[in-house]
Amino acid sequence: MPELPEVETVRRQLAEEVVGERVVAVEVRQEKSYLGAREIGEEVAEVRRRGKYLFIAFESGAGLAVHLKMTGRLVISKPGQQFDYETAKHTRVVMRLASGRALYFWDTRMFGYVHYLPAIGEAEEKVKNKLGPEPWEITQEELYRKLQKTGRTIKDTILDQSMLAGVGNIYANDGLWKSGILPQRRSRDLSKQEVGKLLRSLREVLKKGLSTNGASDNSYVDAYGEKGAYQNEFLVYGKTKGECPQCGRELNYGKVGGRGTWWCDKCQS
DNA sequence: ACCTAAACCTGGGCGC
DNA sequence: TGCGCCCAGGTTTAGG
Repeated sequence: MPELPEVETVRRQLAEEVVGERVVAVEVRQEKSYLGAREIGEEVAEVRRRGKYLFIAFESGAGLAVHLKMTGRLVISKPGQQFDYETAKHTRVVMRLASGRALYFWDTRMFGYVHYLPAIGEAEEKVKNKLGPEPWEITQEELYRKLQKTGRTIKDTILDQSMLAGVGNIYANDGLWKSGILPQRRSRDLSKQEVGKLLRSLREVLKKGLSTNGASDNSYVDAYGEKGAYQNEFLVYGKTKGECPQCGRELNYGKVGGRGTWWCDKCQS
């Protein structure tokens, strides 16, 4: 799923491709996926990201807020593209560009969206206010203090975007394994040292995700329609009946906070 | 206030 | 082959 590394990969590529481009028309094929003005005609100034949210800012101050949720893709047309987004069943929104190219929003499950907002800066500020810091914007001490205040499991807590922005199920599972902490542990029971280990581990797995252009185990592809490679680097995520990368024992699977969770009983405590 | 669970959706995988 | 069922999980919302 698109988590911080996946959304950041898309952001970087889009910034490369569409800054300075003009969006001349928006074609909405699925009403649910789009909100706001259709006649845009504005130039892209910047592509920004906060947590898993993407913001395409225009010179005028207006902009597009995009969330990919589970199965969303934002793909720029390219000659010889293997998959034809122009005619694809799940292409929900087409943004026509002055250069003749198109930016496609494709989403099988329709959880994701593109919203046109007259004041993108304000909308972005609102999102920022409800989200917590990204893992590199918080210190071990600050995170420790926040964790002390909750009785929820540590996995629940790091998935909570108002606590920490950008971590989803893949990087939560792998980060917890890397830190040697059981997902079911209560947040407030973690020592300061464990919190430090967890924070470093989360940063490491997110960085690995970023350097491999994200995880394409399911629907995700980058802005060029290409798969990432983090699915080849999974530590424990998705490895039902798989082995612990460290001790080789069979991994455990269960639900924590209603989500699929994998861990090693020996290497995590 | 704090926490849990359902809802939003579709496609893929499974058992029969 | 195909039908019905369950599952995937980011975020919001409703309810305990």
